[in-house]
Amino acid sequence: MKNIQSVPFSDEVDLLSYEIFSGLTEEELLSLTQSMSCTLHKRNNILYHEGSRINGAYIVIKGILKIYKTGFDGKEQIIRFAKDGDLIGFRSVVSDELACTTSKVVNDAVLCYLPSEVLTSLIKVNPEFAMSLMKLTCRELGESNKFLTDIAQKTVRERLAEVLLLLMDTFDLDEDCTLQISLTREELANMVGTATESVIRLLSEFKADKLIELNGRKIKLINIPKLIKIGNVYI
Amino acid sequence: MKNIQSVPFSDEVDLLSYEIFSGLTEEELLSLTQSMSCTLHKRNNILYHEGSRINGAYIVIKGILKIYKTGFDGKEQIIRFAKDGDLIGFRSVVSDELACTTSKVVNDAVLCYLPSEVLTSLIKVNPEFAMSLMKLTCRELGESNKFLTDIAQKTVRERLAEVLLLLMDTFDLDEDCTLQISLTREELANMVGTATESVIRLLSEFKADKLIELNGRKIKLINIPKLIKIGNVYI
DNA sequence: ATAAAAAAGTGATAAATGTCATAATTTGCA
DNA sequence: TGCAAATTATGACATTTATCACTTTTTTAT
Repeated sequence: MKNIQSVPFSDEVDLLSYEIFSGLTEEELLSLTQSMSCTLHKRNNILYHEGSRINGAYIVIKGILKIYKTGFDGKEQIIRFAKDGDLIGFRSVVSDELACTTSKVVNDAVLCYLPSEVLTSLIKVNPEFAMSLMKLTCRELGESNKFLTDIAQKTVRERLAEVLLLLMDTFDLDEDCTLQISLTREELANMVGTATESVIRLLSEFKADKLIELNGRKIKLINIPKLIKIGNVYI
Repeated sequence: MKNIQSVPFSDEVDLLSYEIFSGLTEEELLSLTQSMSCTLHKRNNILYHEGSRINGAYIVIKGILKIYKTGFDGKEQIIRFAKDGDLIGFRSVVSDELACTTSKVVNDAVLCYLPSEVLTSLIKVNPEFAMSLMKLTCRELGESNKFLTDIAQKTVRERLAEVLLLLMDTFDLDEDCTLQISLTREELANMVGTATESVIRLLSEFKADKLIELNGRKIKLINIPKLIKIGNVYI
C-alpha cells in the first residue's frame, strides 16, 4: 500500500538515546536492532484499531500520532499523542488484551516495530528495562487520572486553555510562540471532550481577549500566564 | 491513635492466594511475610494524601478504600475502589513521584504495609512478579482511559447507570440484588463526576422507572438489562 | 487548475446540568 | 438516648453546552 513504506533501519537511529532503552546491554540492543523493521507511515494511516489484537509495539522514531478511543456514538476521545522516542501499543501486549485505543498518524511518521516476544523477553531478562517500562506506565496512569478529574470538574473553557498549554508542553512553541503542532478544531474538541462548535467559539473568545492569535490551524499563545490562570493549571 | 491499630499478621492470610503474589517463590514469600506489618484502619482514616511522599504500598487484606483525586475547588473525583487482595499506592513507589491520589477507608480495613525497598527489590529479582505488576498497571490504565472517554462523552444519566453496574461488578449483589457497598449520594456524585443534587434526582427517576429500589444508602437493582441499555455498557 | 470534500464559522434554539435556598430526615457521637 | 451535624430531598432558576441548519473558507485529490 501507498501509505506504508518500508524504510531501512538507519544507523543514525541511536536506540540508547531513547529513555526507555537506556537500561539495555550492548548485546540486547544489538539483537533488538536486528529484530526491528522500520516503516514510514503517512498522515491518517491507522496503525491499529481499538479492539484488534496487537502482536507488538511500535517505537516512534519520527512523527506524531494520536491515540484515541471511540465512544458509543463514534466520537473520538483523544487520550494522548505520541512523538519521537515514545513507545506505543505495548499496553495491550503486556496486559494481553485487545487494543483499547486506536493509533492514527497525525504527522508522517517513521516507526519501528517491536514484536511481542522480543518485548516480553526483554522484560523478563532485564529488570531495569521492566522497571523503566513500569515507570512509564505509572506516569501515564497518573496523567490519565489527572485528566479524568479535569474533564469531570472543569468547564470546557478551562479545559481548552489547559489543552493549549498541554500542547505547548508536549510539542513546544516555535520562535514566535506558535504551537508546533497543528490540529483541526475537531481534533481539539476531541481532546477537550466537547463539540467542535464550542471549540471554535471559545478560540474566537480567547482571540478577542488577546490570549491567542489564530492563523488557520496555527495557534500563537500570546498571554500564557492568563491561559494558566483560566485553565487552573498548577505548575 | 485510635483509628489505626496494629494487628498480628495472621497465619491464615495466604499471600499466595492474591493474584499479584502468585509468581513468588517460597522464600520470597516468607521474607515478604516477615517484612510486613498489618494494621487495622477505621472508616474515614486516610492512608496517604495526594501530594505526599509514600515509602511503600499497602495490600488490602480486608475492607474497602476509595482512591480519589481532589480537584481545583476541593471536590473529590473517585478514581477507583480497592478491596480484598488489591495493592494500593505502588504507582507512586514505582514512578518515584509524589502520591497523585488520596486513599481513604470506606469500610474498616486490615492492611499490610509493604516498604518501598521490598517492593522494588522483588520487581528486580522476580521477572514474573514484575510482569504481573505491569499487567495490573496496564489494566488500570485501560480502565482509566475508558472512564475518561465515558465522562467526556456520556450524559450524567448514562454515567450513573454505568456506575451502578460497575459497583455491581466490583462488590457484587447480595441475595436480593442489593449492592453490597453503600455509598453516600455525594460519593456517588464523586464517581459519576456530577453534582450531588443531580445524583439524588436521577436516582429518584430510576426508582420511578422501576429500575432500582432505594432504602437509605442501600440500592437494589431490579432491572439490570435496562440499566445496561441506559448506560450504553457493552459486556 | 479546478471541482468536490472537508473544515471553519455563525446564529438560533433546546437540552442538560449546576447552583442556591431551604426543609426534612438520618446518622453518629457524647 | 438525645442532640448536633451531616445527609437527603425538592423547587426555582441560571448557566453552560450541545445541536441543528446554514454559509463561507480551506484543503485535497484528480
